[in-house]
Amino acid sequence: MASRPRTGRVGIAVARRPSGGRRPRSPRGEGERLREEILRAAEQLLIAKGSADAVSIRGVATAVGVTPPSIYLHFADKDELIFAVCQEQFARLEQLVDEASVGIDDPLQRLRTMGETYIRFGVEHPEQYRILLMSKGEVSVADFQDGTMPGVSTFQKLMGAIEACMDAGVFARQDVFLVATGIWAIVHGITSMRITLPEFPFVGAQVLLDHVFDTYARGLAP
Amino acid sequence: MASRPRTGRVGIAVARRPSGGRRPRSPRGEGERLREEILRAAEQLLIAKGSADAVSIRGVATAVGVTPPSIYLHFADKDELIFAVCQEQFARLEQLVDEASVGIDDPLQRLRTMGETYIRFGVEHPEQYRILLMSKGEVSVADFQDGTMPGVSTFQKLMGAIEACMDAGVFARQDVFLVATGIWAIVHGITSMRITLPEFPFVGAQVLLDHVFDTYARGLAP
DNA sequence: TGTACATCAGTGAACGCGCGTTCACTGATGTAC
DNA sequence: TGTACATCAGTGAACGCGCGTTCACTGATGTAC
Repeated sequence: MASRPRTGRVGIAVARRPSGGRRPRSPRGEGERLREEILRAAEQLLIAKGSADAVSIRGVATAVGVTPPSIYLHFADKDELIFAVCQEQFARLEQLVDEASVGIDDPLQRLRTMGETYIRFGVEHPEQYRILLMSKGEVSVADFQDGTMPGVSTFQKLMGAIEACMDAGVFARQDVFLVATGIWAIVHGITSMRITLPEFPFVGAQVLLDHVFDTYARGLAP
Repeated sequence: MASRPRTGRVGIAVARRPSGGRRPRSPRGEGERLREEILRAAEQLLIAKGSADAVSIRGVATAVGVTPPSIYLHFADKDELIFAVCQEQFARLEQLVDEASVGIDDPLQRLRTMGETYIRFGVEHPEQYRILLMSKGEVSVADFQDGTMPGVSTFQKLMGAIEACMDAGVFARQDVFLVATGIWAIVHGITSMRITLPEFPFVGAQVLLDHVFDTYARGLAP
C-alpha cells in the first residue's frame, strides 16, 4: 500500500506575529487585551491544525508574540482555552442562522434559508464545526447545562419556523420538537458528510440539499 | 467557569497482556501472527482512547507484550497501522449492513433495516465510527481510490433497495443515486448526532428514527 | 516635589514526561554439505 | 551424523523532540505620604 502522511500533521504554515518579534506589553489596566489576542490566535490555530490536540500552548504563545507562561495569566489551563474558543464559535453560528432568517415571510422559505445558512457555516468553517459537533469530549452539552446551553435560542427559532409552516398549512400538525430534531439531524448529516467526504457527493451540493429538503418537506405536508 | 478535564485524556484503563508479562515469540514461519495481535490491540486502544492521536506505538506494543520496535516489523509507521485498523472497521460495517438486508422481501422494510443496522453500528461502536466518518485525514476516500473504495458495494445494495421500492411503486421514480446519497446523509446525520450529543435527542432514539424514516419515505412516495 | 512601595504585565529557565523512530544486537531454529 | 551458516522473530538502548506547567524573577507604571 502506498503510504502518505495521514495521522501526522505536516507542513501546515502557522500564524506568527507579522513582525516576527515580540508583542509590546499592554499598558497598565489593559491586561485583558492579551486574553483577546490569545483567543484569536488559538482560534486560528485550531482552524489550521484541525484538532485541539494539535494546538499547543507554546504554539499559541508564539503566534501572539508572548511567552508560554503568559497564557496562564488568562486561562487556568489548556482545556479552558480550547473551551473558550469553542464557545465563541457556537455563538457565531447561532448569530448567522438567526440573522439569515429575519425578514423572510414565507415560512417554508425561512426554514430552507436557516438550513442553508447552517450548512454553509459548516462547510466554510469545517474545523470549527468539527470541534463543535463532530468531536469527542472537547466541548459537551453538559458543559453548558448550568446556564446557557448553546443553540437553545436558535433551536427555538427553528421550532418557530416549523410551527409557522404548520400554521400556514404547509406542514401537517404534529410534535414540533420531534420535527425540529429530525430536521436538525438531517441538516447536520449533510453538513458533516460534506466536511468528512468533500469528494463524495458527486451530485452537486445544492442539488443534494434541494432534493433532501424538498423530499422532506413533502413528507411533512398535510 | 468550573473546569473539568476536557481535552486531556485521563483515567482510561488500557489493555495489557493478561499475564502482564512478555509475549512468547512466534514459532518460525509464523511471524505474521504478531501482525494480527498488533491490529487487535491497536483497535482496542483506538476504541478506548477515541482518537488516533491518543494511540501510541508504545501503548500498542505494551498491550501486545512486545517492544516498540517490533511494530515496525509489520507496519512502516504509525499511520499505516491506524489506517489498517480503519480498513477493517469499514469492512465490518459493510458486512453487517449487507447481512441485515438479506431475506427481507418488502423493499421498504429492507431499506429501513439497512438504516437501522447502520445506525446501530455507529452507536455501538462510536469510536470506530468517529474515526471512519467523522475524523480528519486519518482515513480518506482518496486512500481507497486505487482499487477497492470501501462502501461501494454497500452503497450499491442501498441503491438496489431504493430501486426495488420504485419498482414496487412505493417510491416515485427518480435519480436513484441522488436518492441514495440523500438517504445516506440522513442516516449518517442521525448516527453522528447520537454519537456527538448522546444526551440530546430527548425524544427517544427509535421514535426519532421512525419519524424521520416515515417522513422521508412519504416524501419519496409517488 | 520626592521617594518608598504596591501593582501590573509579563519573562526566563527549567521540571519531568511521553512520543515516533532507528540502530546494532541476540538467540532460537532450520538448512546445506 | 555433525557442524557451519542463514534466517527469522524479535530485543535494548538511545536519539531528539515538543509538550503542559511551575517557579522565582523583572521592570515599568501608578499611588500614598
